[in-house]
Amino acid sequence: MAPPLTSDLLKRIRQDWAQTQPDLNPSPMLALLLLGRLQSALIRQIGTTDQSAGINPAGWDLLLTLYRSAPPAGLTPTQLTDLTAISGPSITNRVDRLVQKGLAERQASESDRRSVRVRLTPAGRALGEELLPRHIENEARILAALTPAETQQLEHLALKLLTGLEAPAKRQG
Amino acid sequence: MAPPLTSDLLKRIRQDWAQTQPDLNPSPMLALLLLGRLQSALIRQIGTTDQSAGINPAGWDLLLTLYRSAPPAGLTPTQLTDLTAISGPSITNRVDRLVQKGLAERQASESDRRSVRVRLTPAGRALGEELLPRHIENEARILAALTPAETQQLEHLALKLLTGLEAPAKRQG
DNA sequence: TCTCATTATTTCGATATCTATGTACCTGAG
DNA sequence: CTCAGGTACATAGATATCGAAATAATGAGA
Repeated sequence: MAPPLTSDLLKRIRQDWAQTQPDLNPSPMLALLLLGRLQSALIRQIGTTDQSAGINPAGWDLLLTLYRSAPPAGLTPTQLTDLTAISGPSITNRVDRLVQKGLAERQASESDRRSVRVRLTPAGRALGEELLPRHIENEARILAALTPAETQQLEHLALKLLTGLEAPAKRQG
Repeated sequence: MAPPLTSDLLKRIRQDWAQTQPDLNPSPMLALLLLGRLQSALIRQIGTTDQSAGINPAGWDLLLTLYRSAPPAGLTPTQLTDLTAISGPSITNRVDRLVQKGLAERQASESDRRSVRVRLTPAGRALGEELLPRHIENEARILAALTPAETQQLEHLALKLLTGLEAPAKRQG
C-alpha cells in the first residue's frame, strides 16, 4: 500500500544494476535519483500549507514572489520570469489563475503599451500575510531533520553543484 | 538575456524579504529554493543525453527502469509505479509513448486477465544499451563538480532529510 | 516619415502530471 | 454457485510546463 522507502528502493536498484550491467558504475545514477526523490517529497510537503488555503504550489510561488519582490506598481512578466525561472507562457498562465481568484491584477503600462504590470490585490496580499508564517514554519520543520551545520553544508554542496551547471562550458572550442 | 545566476538571485530575494518582512527569517525558504533550482538544472542537464536520441526524460526514465529491473517476462504497471514513484495513469501514458515508438510492448497476463506485463522490445533494449554509457558519463560529469567525499556527504544529507519526510508522524495523537 | 529589427506578452500545440472514476476481473464467504 | 468487495489497469478531466509562432508596440536609421 505505502510506497517503498527510498533507501530500500536504492538498494533494490543497485542490485538490479549489478545483475544486468555488472561492469557499469551505477553510483551517479543512484545519487541523482536520490536527489530527485528528495525534491519530490519536499514539493509535496511544502505544498500542504497552501493547498489547505485553496491555492496550489504554482500559484503560491507566484503570489509569494509578488508579495516579497514587487514594488507597489507591480512587476512585469519578464521580471517574474527572471525571479522564478518559469517560462513566459507559464507566467501568463499562473497570473491568469491568480487573477481569476481575485488575488492579483494586471495593469497596462503607460509608457510602453507592450508591457504589463502584475501586482497583488488586497485579497492577495492578505492571503500572503496569512499564509507566510505557516509556510515558513512548515519549511523550518522540514529542515529540522538536519542540524543547522548540516543545513549549511547541504546548501554549500547544492550551490557548488549548481554553479557547475550554470556556468556553461566557457572557452569550449 | 541569460537567466540570472542562482547565487545572485538568492541575494536579491534575501534583500527583498529583509525589506518587506524584516521580522521573518527567510533562511528556510532560501535553502529550499536553492534545492529546487538545483533539481531543475539537474533535470535539464541530464535530459540532454536522451533528447539527442529522440526520447524525452519521462520515456527514458521508464525505459531505463525496464532495462535494469525487468525480468524477461516484463513488469506490471503496479510494479513500475513502485519503482518509479509515478502514478498509475502516468505509467500508462509513458508506456503508451514507448509502445508507439516501438520501444516497449504490453502482454496480457495469462493467469490474471486484469494484469499486464510491460517489457522492452529488442529496439528498446538496443536503445538502452546504446544510451546507457553516455547517460552515466553525463551524470558523472555533473557530479565531478564535487569531490567524491562531497558527493557522499550530499547523499548522506539528502537521505537524512528525505527519511524525515518519508516516515510520516507516527503516534501523532 | 517609412521601414525593419527588436522587445514584451500572449496564444497555440504537444506532453506531463495528478486525482477521481470507470471497467474488467478475481476471490472468498455464505 | 453467487455475489460483494477488492484489485489491476485505463480513461476522463483539470492543470502545469515548455518551445514556437503570433500579436503588438517600440525605436533606430535611411
